[in-house]
Amino acid sequence: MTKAVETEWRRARRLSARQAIVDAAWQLAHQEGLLGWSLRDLAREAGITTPTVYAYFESKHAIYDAMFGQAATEFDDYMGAPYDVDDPREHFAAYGRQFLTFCTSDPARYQLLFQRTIPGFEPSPESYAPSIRALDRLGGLLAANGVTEARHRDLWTALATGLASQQVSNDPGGTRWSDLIEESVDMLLAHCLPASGSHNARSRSRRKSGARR
Amino acid sequence: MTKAVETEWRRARRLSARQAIVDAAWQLAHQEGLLGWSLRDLAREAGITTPTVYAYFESKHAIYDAMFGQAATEFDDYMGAPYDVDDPREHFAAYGRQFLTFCTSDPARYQLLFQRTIPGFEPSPESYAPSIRALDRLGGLLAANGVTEARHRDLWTALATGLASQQVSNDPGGTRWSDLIEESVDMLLAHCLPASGSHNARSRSRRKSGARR
DNA sequence: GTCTATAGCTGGATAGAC
DNA sequence: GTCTATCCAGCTATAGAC
Repeated sequence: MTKAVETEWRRARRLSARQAIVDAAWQLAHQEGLLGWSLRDLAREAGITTPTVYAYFESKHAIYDAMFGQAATEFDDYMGAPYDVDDPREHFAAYGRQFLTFCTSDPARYQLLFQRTIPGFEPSPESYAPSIRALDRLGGLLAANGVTEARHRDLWTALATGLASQQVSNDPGGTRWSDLIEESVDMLLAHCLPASGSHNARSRSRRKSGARR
Repeated sequence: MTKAVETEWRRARRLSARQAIVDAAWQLAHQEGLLGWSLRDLAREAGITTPTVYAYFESKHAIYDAMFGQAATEFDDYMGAPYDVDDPREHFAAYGRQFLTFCTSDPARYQLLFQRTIPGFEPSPESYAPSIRALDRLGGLLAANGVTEARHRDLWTALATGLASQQVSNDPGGTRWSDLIEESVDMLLAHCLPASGSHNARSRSRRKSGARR
């Protein structure tokens, strides 16, 4: 059995070496921008040499793909974490806040996941899979709020990504747009559920007490 | 006076030569992406050589800056064109449709103007100026609709750019998100003007008759 | 102003010793 | 698997003849 154990150990070593390279790539993406680093920079950052990078990844795009997969998994985990609320509307509002926090906390990751800006790069199906799971969960959340039409889901994704994009592009580090998420949730639900009286009073009062810039 | 005339003529020639280079750059940006071309490609496309490019632009960033300035001017002109409507709300809806049309009709231009994705490039103040004018006009348009709070303007920019961004990124060439602009205008105005009954009936009926995908 | 020619460098990627 | 050494194509940008 010694052989099998050693194989497993090597596999773990290999994965952690891959991970160290991906970590260094993120480090550079944060410092220099998603496109602002080369494989030489990456090797230096990781404390290895360029050929060693190629022992773990077959191309630079493969590194971007690993970064995408990690980011998509983080997104799925982050948005799927328990929210500790009962009311579907509160659940949805918390989801919106989480989304903005996720996007604005790492602009490079946002750019990789949601804008398609790297020339010639498309994520592999495996790397993309967690994003699909996350989108499915959004559908369930909207349904729990009585929002079932596909175009209303599209309206929500536009609004949420728009807030994130404006925040990241035009007020980096601030909260000018991300503070509008509560109000956006109110607005969207009021629009999608025209005749639901019970929630409005509460949501409207909360909106007015929300932080502003 | 011959000399002055010739000077003017040369100036015009020089400007048109610059313009020819910028046109070629747009051509490549449409074909290969905003970042997918080199100065060699550009020279070939323009029917000249690389050093000649440098007779008109001091760097590649200077070309991007000229492209940005042209795009911003186009944006200002396009959004400022007369709309031929009296009602402020119709005016606003037409503005929204124009915005989506402008953004989706040229994704490369959208990327240059509204996403900041070229490493190290910032538009010069002169190139950026028309964008500011266009944003000021938006303020007037919103005010004519009774929307005066700054955060409501921010909400609108997030919604409009979000629709455009989703459309360009996730359904290029389609209308899945841009078709939602009418509904977005309704939603926003209903939210910002809680107690205005007169317009709602009309806008709601128009929304329902709008095209869907 | 436009060219030929090329500098000077950096990019991704590889050969081959160890 | 990791290194040294290097390939070669590509890049932006420039020198200098015409």
